[in-house]
Amino acid sequence: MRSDSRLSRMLHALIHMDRLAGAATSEVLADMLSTNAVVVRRTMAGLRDQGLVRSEKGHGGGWALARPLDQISLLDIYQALGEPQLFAIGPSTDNPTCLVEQAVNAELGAALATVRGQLLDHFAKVSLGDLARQFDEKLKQGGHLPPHLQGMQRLDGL
Amino acid sequence: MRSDSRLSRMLHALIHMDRLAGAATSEVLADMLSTNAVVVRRTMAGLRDQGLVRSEKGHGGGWALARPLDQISLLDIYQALGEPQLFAIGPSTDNPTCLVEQAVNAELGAALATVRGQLLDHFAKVSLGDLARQFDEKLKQGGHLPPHLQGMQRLDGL
DNA sequence: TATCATGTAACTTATGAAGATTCATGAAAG
DNA sequence: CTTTCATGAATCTTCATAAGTTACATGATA
Repeated sequence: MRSDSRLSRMLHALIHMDRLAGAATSEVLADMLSTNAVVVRRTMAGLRDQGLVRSEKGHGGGWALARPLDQISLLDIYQALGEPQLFAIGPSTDNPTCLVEQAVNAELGAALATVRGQLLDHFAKVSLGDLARQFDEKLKQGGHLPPHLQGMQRLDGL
Repeated sequence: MRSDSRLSRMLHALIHMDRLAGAATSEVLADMLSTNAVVVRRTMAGLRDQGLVRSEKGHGGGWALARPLDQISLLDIYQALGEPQLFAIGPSTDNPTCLVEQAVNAELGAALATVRGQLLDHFAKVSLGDLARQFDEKLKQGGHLPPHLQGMQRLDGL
C-alpha cells in the first residue's frame, strides 16, 4: 500500500503559500507538489471548510492562508483532512466472536491507540510556523533555493 | 487503503496452536482465521524462517510452535513478518530537492520514527503468553468458546 | 464578453495485501 | 510401491483507496 501523502503535501503547500505575494493557483501549487491541480483542489477543500485557507475564483484568484502560520498546527491540518487512517496495520476482523481474536484486537488496538494519541499530541504542539523556521535554518546553512522559489518576491527570512 | 492484518492474524493463530494437541494444518488455521490455506502458508513462512514455528509435510504434518508462548514477543512476530510498513501516511517524495519539503519530511519523519520506536518497545515487552492469559481472563469472565475451540482437547487454563 | 480560476463529477491508474488455482515435493500410512 | 496428505511455491485475480486525469459547470475579473 502506497502511503497517504496528503498531510505532507498540505504542510509543504501552506508554507509556500505564506511565502508568496498573492494567491496561489491550484496549477502553481500542483507544480510545486509535482501533482495535478485537481488533486490540489480536492485536498485543499477540507482545509477551506475548516477555515484554514480561502479560495477565490476568477482573475487573480487562487488559494491563500486564512490565518498566520503560527496559528495553524499540524493537528489542525490532519483534522481538516478528515483524520485519515494513521496505521497500515490493523485487525483482520472488527468484531470477532472468537475470544482469542478479541484479546489480540484489544491488545493491539490499545497499543495503536496509545501511540496515536502521542503522535496527535505532538502534532498539536507543532505549528506550520515552526516548520517554516526550520526551513529558514536550512537556507542559512548553505541550502540552495528550489526551482519554484528562484526569482520570487517576499522570500521573508532571507 | 485496507490495513495489513498479518501481525494480528499470526498472533491469533499462534495462540490457538499452543492450545491444540498436535500440529495444525494450514487448512485448519485458515478456517480459524477465516482465510485461505495458501495465505496461511505464505504468512507463516517468515515465522518458520526465524525459528518461531516449525512445519512438517505429510500425514500428521502441519504447523507447531518451536518455543513456548512466553518466549515469543509481539516484536518477534513483527520482525519475522519482515517489519511491514506501520504507517498509512508518509512523505510524497523521498529525497526532495525543495528545502521546504525537506523540512516537512524531517519533521514528519522524526515524529513517526519516535512513535514507531515507542510502539516497537511496547511490542518487545508483550509476549504471546501475556495475550493468552488475557484470553483466559475473558473466558473466566463469562465468555463463550468460539466454534473452532468447542469439543477440543488441551484447552489449558479452563 | 472573453478569460481565468475554482468546484465537482466521473473515470482510470497504481499499489500491495489478500484470495484462489495449480502443480511439484516429500512424508507417512496402507 | 502406491495412495494420501501436507507443505512449498508460482501465477493469476480481486479488492480498496490515494492519486491522477478528463471534462464541464460556475463564478469573478478585466
